[in-house]
Amino acid sequence: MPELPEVEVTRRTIAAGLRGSRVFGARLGKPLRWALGCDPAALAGRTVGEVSRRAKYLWLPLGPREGRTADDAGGLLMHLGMSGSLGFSADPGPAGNHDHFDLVTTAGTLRLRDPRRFGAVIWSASLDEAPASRLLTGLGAEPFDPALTPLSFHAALKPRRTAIKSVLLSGDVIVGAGNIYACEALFRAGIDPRARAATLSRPRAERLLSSVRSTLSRALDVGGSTLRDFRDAHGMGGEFQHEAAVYGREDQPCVQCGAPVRRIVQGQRATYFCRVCQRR
DNA sequence: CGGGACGCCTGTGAGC
DNA sequence: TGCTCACAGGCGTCCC
Repeated sequence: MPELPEVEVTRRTIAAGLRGSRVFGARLGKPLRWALGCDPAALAGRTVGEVSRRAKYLWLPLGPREGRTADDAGGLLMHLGMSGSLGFSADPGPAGNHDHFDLVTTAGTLRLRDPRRFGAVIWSASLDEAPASRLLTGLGAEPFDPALTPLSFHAALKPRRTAIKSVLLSGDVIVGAGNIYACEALFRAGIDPRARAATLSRPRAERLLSSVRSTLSRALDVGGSTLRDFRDAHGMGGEFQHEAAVYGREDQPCVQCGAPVRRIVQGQRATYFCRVCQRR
């Protein structure tokens, strides 16, 4: 569900409000993917710092409690899973059936709504320590990291024998593209999702990197994709789903050549592509 | 070690 | 109308 654009849109819509606010307390709903890992009462009295994002994880730094030293600080690592969204408002109203975490602060309540409960909220002393570090190590490059160059991207694909679509989804070369954006980026690059990653020429790898970036960046501009659940923290949906060239368009004409869009399954996930416009 | 399948959980839409 | 089934934006874990 929420892929990088949706998570980043969420981050942007909560960061300013939360920055410098003080936590009153937290409320837990049904269990999420993992336990919080601390007593929710231990969150009270902390000051929220600058919300950041790594891949599809959000990090809410929380300062030490009153009268404690710096080593009392920590933060919440949050993931939206497949169906999660965060809301932030002064008066969120009573928690609904799918509202599984509230962080009540002086600036308003941050509420995680997640019907499928694949999402997570985890306390960690820092990003560099477990449990956060365990989840973040091994992640690929941030798509907009300037250190990720066409050359390094091409080099990272070289040892991968598997299909390029699976490599994009795995997130260990480049993070952020989930099923929608991986399909869309491959379409924009004119690359067959079944092509072995290792077989991509340097120019094609360069084209793909550029397509991943332009696809994610366009999605960010229009607020992400809302297929069903996604909302930003102000309750606004995204618009990118209306611009999808292939995703969810099985049997409909390709926007470029008119051939029917194909749907196949790769690694248990649906892949949409145009057989004519996308080549191995 | 890379790669693929599984399972977590709930809601929705299609088909009967 | 009501049931059953397939499927859904992610990802850690397990097994080969």
